[in-house]
Amino acid sequence: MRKAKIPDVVVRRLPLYLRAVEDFDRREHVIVSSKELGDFTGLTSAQVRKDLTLFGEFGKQGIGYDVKFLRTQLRDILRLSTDVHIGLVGFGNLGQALVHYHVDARSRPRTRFSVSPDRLRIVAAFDVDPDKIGRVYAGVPIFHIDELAEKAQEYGLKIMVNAVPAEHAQEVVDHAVRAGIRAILNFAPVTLTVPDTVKLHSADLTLELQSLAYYAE
Amino acid sequence: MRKAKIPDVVVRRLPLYLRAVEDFDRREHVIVSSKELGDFTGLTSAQVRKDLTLFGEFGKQGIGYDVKFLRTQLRDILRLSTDVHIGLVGFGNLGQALVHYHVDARSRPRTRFSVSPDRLRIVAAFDVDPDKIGRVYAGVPIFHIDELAEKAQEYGLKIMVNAVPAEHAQEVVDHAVRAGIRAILNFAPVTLTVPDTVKLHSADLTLELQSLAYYAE
DNA sequence: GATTGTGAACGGATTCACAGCA
DNA sequence: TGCTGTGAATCCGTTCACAATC
Repeated sequence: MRKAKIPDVVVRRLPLYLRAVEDFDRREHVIVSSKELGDFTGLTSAQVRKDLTLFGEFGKQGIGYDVKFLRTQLRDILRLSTDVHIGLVGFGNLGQALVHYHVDARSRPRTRFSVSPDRLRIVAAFDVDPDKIGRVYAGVPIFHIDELAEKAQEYGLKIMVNAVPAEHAQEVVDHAVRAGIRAILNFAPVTLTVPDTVKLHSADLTLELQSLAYYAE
Repeated sequence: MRKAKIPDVVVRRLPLYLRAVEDFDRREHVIVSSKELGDFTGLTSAQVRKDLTLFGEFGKQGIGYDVKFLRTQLRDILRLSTDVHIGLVGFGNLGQALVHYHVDARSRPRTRFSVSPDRLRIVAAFDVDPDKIGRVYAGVPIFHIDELAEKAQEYGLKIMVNAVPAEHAQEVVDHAVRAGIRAILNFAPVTLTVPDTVKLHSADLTLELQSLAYYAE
């Protein structure tokens, strides 16, 4: 009933709403309007309302949205109220930085800006370097890539972060798909192919910088 | 005459076309069709043609596109045929990994997958940690953030990569904007505000993972 | 009076389909 | 014949504007 027809663009905005609503909660607002959510996220109030009503009627006319209620709803919709285990493939510079970044965001005291502690967690990493395999880094154990399928099962990995060099990116993704991974965040600068049962997002630094170059000068 | 009316979505696809055409060049194809470019990039051939004709009539009817010519055109359009200097603010884990990644991509021998050597270069970094300031890392000198305006001028910085913690992200962006930066790639997990003369792209890992969680399970 | 929820209008991007050309 | 360039048609996401409701 749920995800069938929710447009992708909307799903990508949900975390923004969650972040906004958590900020209002932190500042002890009890009610928040679509206008306020829009201002915080840089969207229009109509957009906010349209998006939210795709999942239910969360607001009260004339009043606004109950902050705590909306927060719970958004967390549930995004599945952030149950544990979601993430695997990281490629424990080079970028991979390590990502673990750091992720751990930091989770452990930092809650300030106005901190990411709220959610149930998304990098719980296992994979590499081919024998010096790394068997070690535990910031609480994350490192396994050989060949163990991906087995460990994906064992750790219940649902999301894979792909931080291997471009030339191995597609094969890693293929492994991940066979291992039953449902969503992949890819950092390698290549166009990848996945079956359409798997969701792929790419964070391609090279592409970003090159397109920004267009606007330079 | 140029950038005035090119839609943003198109600009974001140009680096994809460039990557494709460089791959065909590497494999010594002389001519490439919109169909082939589409297959490589995951887009339709009509899309490829529509996009390219926004910048001129680069193809030959009945034949296709001349690979070397198209490559040159794309590089020129993206301004990658002249030097574009990038500054990095925030030399923590992520910042360092980004420099590494970037240097690697530039120095690696040209394989089928390597990023072609372009003129985009991180030439200066900024931080507030006295232990880092004054050092040079992978050829990139590190300055105090207070020197941003001065060094931006001196190094001709056009693009800024923002890798500082969320709570300082907006102030860094404000500095960068005052220093005449034209485009910003932001990694901090916050909604930022810039004047519309400045282009802002955000690569927000938290948002990416949270939206992927929706598809997990 | 304020703000939501939503059908209708709009606008922009994608795809279609074909005329034009090598 | 094969493939580009492009107007027309379509699709899809955003914004408008207002009736419903607290």
